[in-house]
Amino acid sequence: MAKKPAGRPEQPGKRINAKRLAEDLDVSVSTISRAFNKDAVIAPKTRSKILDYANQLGYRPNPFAQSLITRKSRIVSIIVSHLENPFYPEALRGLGEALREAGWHVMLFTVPSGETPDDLLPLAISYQPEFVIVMAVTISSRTQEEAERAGTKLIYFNRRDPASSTYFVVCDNAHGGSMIADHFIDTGCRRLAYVAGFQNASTTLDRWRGYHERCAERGIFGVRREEGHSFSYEAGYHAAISLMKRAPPPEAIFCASDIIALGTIEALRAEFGLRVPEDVSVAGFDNIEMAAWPSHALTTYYQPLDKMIEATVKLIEEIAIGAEIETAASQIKGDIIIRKSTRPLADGERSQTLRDDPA
Amino acid sequence: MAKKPAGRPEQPGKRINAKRLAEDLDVSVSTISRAFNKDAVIAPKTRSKILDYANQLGYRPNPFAQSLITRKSRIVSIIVSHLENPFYPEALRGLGEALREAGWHVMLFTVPSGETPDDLLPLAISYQPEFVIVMAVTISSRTQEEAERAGTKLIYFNRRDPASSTYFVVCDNAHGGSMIADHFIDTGCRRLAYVAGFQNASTTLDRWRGYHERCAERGIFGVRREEGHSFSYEAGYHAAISLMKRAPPPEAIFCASDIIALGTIEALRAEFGLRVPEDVSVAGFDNIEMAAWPSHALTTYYQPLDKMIEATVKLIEEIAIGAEIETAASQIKGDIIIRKSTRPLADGERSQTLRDDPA
DNA sequence: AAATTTTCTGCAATCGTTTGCAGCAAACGT
DNA sequence: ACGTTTGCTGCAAACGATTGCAGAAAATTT
Repeated sequence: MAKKPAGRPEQPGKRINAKRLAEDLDVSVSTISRAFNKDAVIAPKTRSKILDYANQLGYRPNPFAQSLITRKSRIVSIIVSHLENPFYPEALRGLGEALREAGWHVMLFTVPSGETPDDLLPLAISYQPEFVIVMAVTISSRTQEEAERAGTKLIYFNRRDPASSTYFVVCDNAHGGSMIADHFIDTGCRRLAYVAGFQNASTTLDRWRGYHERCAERGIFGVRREEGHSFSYEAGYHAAISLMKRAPPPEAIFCASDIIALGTIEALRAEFGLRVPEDVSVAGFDNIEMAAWPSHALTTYYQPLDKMIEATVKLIEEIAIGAEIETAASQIKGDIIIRKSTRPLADGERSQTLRDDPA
Repeated sequence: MAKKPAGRPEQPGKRINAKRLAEDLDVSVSTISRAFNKDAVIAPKTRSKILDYANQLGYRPNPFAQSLITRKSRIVSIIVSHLENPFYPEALRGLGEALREAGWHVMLFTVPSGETPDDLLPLAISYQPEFVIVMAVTISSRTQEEAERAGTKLIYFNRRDPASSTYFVVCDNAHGGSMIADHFIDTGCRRLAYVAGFQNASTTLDRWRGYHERCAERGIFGVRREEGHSFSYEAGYHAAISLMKRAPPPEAIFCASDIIALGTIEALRAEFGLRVPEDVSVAGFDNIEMAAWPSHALTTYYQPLDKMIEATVKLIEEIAIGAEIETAASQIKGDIIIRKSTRPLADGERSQTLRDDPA
């Protein structure tokens, strides 16, 4: 019994690590490691022997040791600031699942109201994630450099920073704005308005740009713009009030997000006794789940969350394996979803949208 | 220049770690380490010299090396399954911030619909978190043991598992149910109903128990219970339909969550042309932000999220420093919030609640 | 059967920290 | 002046993996 041929029984006292497996199985630690590394050279039956035994013991390679030696953490941090906007939980869920399936661990950093992602980034990179996904307002260039220096790649989700060359994934917000404009105009609305979200958010800006440029193209000028200051129900509520107080009141309101639109609709009803869409058309943006509820039936522009997430994960994977990325930008088209918060197309009216894009 | 007295200039080429600092500053690596360790013995001016230089270089101790050697990760994993219920984003945000302030990193695991937290736990513990907070359905005892074995502590948030002795933090769901019952009865409702969430969720069960036991105490029997099968708008919508189809229809409906209540209200309006609260009283549970919106004005029971979070973090900290925990349970009372989705108290009616609890 | 190639495994260095122990210098007591 | 205490610091051994290199064993060719 000097040579232990098949592996000795489990010794409960000892800590359970690669060394332990190695001793029990009479192989070297290197071999244990190789058994877990997909493309390492190792005899198939040695591998399965090890994997079986590891399974039996409940062994898993220690991720800290792995990260330490390989300098790869397989962690991506997500910084998210506005969880009160249902779009973000939805995005977070999708991203979380997709990343997990791709073998990444996600660390979460929620930005308290009043703070900026800048304050959080140092913390977010302190655990050495390979990527940081920012779902929030943009980040100062100083902080961006800091991430750079730490070897962490920054990716904006649903935000872009025209001033920098960081990666970003967004939907085609300008296209969305123009689709809404078309829909309003097609259904006979002429006095149009916009309720913005955060003043400097790229989403606010791009949606506005697409919207009022399209209006201009079709001969509608003087589109009013009301600052909402945030993407929230309250913002929409208050914006609607100041919008309706000044004559002439708009016939149609495009809100920079669904949640703003819901607030807007409520203000119209509660404060002015107006009906939607009979008196005013209201459209949102995002197509959050709530928009489909019969009580709201909100016309909106669908953000292709699935595709955006897919693009994000693909981007991450490519950067991770060191592929050359052709373009830092990923901009995905969504589509308008017409429900009951906007006037229907009257007989005789033709959809401009269809004329533009025959298919 | 053989002796370098004050520290040499920064050498850009070398990797930046404790060894690098040590060489530049002519101290040992141990001393670097001690400078960062709050209660290590080290000369104050040595420490500040090191800290200053570290700051200048942007050095931070490598968390993987730290975790490896100390066997403490300062990570807590959160498993959350139903982000579509707004209660969870709110909870997630609060927990995230509180934990971060307490110096913890949080890893997020979202459960895809159709899977159970059981499937996720192995992954969740693979990064060796010190704690796993489960905000989801309960977990099989087999999986619980697995966590145990990995040295990870399990904490249920908003769930409890009567069958096990794991830590948990919940609000006093039974109390909530009884408060709603009182309110319904006080306002003259007699034919009462309940819309459940997940069949086996402790929240579903406890709220129901408090509700119908209180009814029984006050002489109301035959409270109907409709299964919602999930905590969602759709669940509420469908439950309301089958509830109203069978005579006699209830005068008041207590829904196991706010989001269910919103679906219920919508079904009453859209499918039966009923007004709330004139025809039917509806109450929810949670007090999510949406409940306060004027369009809903939902009567509900306030879950004391802040206190629950506080309790959770306190629990974690105590366990982490190895304190003896007297009790695994933390059950916190909330309060009823009466808005406009339930009948007002008519003249001459007295609140039973007030009679019970004079103050 | 010898030479060559192929396949697999082990050695040992490495990643960046923490920490018990020993030791040195300065400060103290007598 | 000499022993003793005190205050800091350095040495070196961990923690648990990965990986280039060398070499043994097995398979193949000559």
